[in-house]
Amino acid sequence: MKIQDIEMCDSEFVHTEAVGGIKEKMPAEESFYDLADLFKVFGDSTRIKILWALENAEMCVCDISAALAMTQSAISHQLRILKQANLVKNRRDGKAVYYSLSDSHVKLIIDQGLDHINE
Amino acid sequence: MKIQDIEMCDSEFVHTEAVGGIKEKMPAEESFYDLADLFKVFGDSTRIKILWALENAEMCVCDISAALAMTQSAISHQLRILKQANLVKNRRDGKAVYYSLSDSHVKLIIDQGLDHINE
DNA sequence: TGAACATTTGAACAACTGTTCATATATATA
DNA sequence: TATATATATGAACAGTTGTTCAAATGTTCA
Repeated sequence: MKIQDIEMCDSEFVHTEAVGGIKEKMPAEESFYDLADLFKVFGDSTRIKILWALENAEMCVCDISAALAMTQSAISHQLRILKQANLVKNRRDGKAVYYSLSDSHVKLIIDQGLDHINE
Repeated sequence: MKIQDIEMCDSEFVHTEAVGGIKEKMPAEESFYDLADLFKVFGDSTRIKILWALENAEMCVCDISAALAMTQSAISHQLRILKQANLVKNRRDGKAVYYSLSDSHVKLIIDQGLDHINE
């Protein structure tokens, strides 16, 4: 859709000035997509559960699926998404692959979310 | 699916103990859903753009749609979702309805997300 | 090497989500 | 009241997402 097609409201000068200022300062389209994509990863209860479990201890796929009572395939698919988003890292030890949180942002973001909910 | 149906891995004692401990400490299922639902709201670029715009100034629906070059209907639908999640509040002034961020958590969560991306 | 175990992967399907279009509601003003 | 403007809402449609099932990959150990 073209910008010209957007219907404009007849707002006072103050509004149109504010709108213009925002348009200039607006970050690249890509930044918004990247940020939304990050939060999308947090937006699934299975993934939240996995992240919560990994806050306590490093675990292998099999342990996580036992702890959350879900199939190992479902967990593996979700771990892949978490890994792609750089929220978890992993290491292989023999047959098992151990996952852990990749940095402290993960816990901070979740805690901020909890703060907002418990208000 | 029943917990009994989950295939168990023959991990060492350490693992099963960790799994058991986590199961006991695990918050109510509902908490995970609530948290995921909150992040789901942040997981859309249109809504992120709206929140970003409102960080600068209170704006009416018409201004936001002009600033983001999107139809007023699409913006209104998204504002409804943001309102339900308590991320924005609004006030009516004549014909216009002005929206603003409802509390400081919004900015904090977004900033943590940006921190994670710019790493 | 072959058997057993842990994890990953791909295809398929149902469920969910965001935008559009048409229409309804609400407010101000002539 | 009638008209114009601002916002909200419902239905519909395409696109996306999470789980399941089946099969492949990788690792250990006899």
